[in-house]
Amino acid sequence: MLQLTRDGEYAVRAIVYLASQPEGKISLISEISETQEVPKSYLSKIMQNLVRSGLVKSRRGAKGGFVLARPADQITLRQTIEALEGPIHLNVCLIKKGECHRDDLCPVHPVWKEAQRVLIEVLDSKTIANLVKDAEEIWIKAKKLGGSKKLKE
Amino acid sequence: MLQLTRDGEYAVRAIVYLASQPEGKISLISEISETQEVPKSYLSKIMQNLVRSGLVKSRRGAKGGFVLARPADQITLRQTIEALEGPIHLNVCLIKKGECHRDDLCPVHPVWKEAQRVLIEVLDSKTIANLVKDAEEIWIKAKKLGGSKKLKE
DNA sequence: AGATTTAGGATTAATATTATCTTAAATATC
DNA sequence: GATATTTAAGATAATATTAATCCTAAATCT
Repeated sequence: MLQLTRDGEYAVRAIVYLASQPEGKISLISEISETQEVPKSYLSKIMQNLVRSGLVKSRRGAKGGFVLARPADQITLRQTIEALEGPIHLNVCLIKKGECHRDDLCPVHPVWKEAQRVLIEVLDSKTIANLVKDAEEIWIKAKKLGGSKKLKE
Repeated sequence: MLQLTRDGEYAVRAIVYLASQPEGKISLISEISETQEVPKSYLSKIMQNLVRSGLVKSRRGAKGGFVLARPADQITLRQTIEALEGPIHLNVCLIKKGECHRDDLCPVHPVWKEAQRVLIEVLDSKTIANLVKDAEEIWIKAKKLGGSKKLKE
């Protein structure tokens, strides 16, 4: 459907949350689930995938939980999404050479290739650190607006 | 899955085929189906959608069939895809204002907006006339290459 | 009237999405 | 070592989407 799945969306929420925590702090499923509005048992699966993909480290048992496996400025939005959804292929013909035998003579193939390129470019250009910083700026802005709103009443 | 459905793919094949036919020529389902490698009964549904969307005109009965509803340079790749798949929304939060209540404070929302913008830009920039012209050039190129190949043997 | 061709609706099989639940394994603490 | 805590892994399930197929109706030409 040319649309991100909940898997991808939830993964991004979770990883942005982890990145916004104090250095070294371990986060619990329950904590991420509640703040990010993701069903707990579902999130459990998402986190497993993020761990397997090497973006997140986990520790079992008491005092266990999740932390980023590397600095947030070394994780991109694309990596996070692909950790859950697998490589992005906007059309079947882009999965691999020969997947669509019409490739050679198909005038649409190069267009999909270009569309995918620019899409991925955007997702590659945003690190999780960028997003955390953006979120902070949005908060500051919202606080100011909230203040002026109250003055109006 | 962030991937074009067969509906969209088949619609593009069908409409590029119609555009590549001589002015005024009426094409049959069976004809499009065979040349474009789309199941006949499935294609029938695709064509219905293209007609309803106003991109294609149909005539029933003997000597009936399909023709483009307007010149191929006034139909874009995006229009063709959206005729089948509906409006492109790369993420649920882009469907409409308020669809995701986290919008205001979500740092990822603007990134998806941008990603969608550049993707749509590519799909908007290609008309079906462009694609037909590209196809012709690919054919010419292929013929030349075929010739040099034969010389090599 | 008969042949042809699209329109529309019902149906279906396979796959993907979006979860939930249960048991196992690891770890810290007492 | 026992116990509490927490993630890992796998099974299961409801719903939606995808990717078709089939049948009957309606329109149109000869």
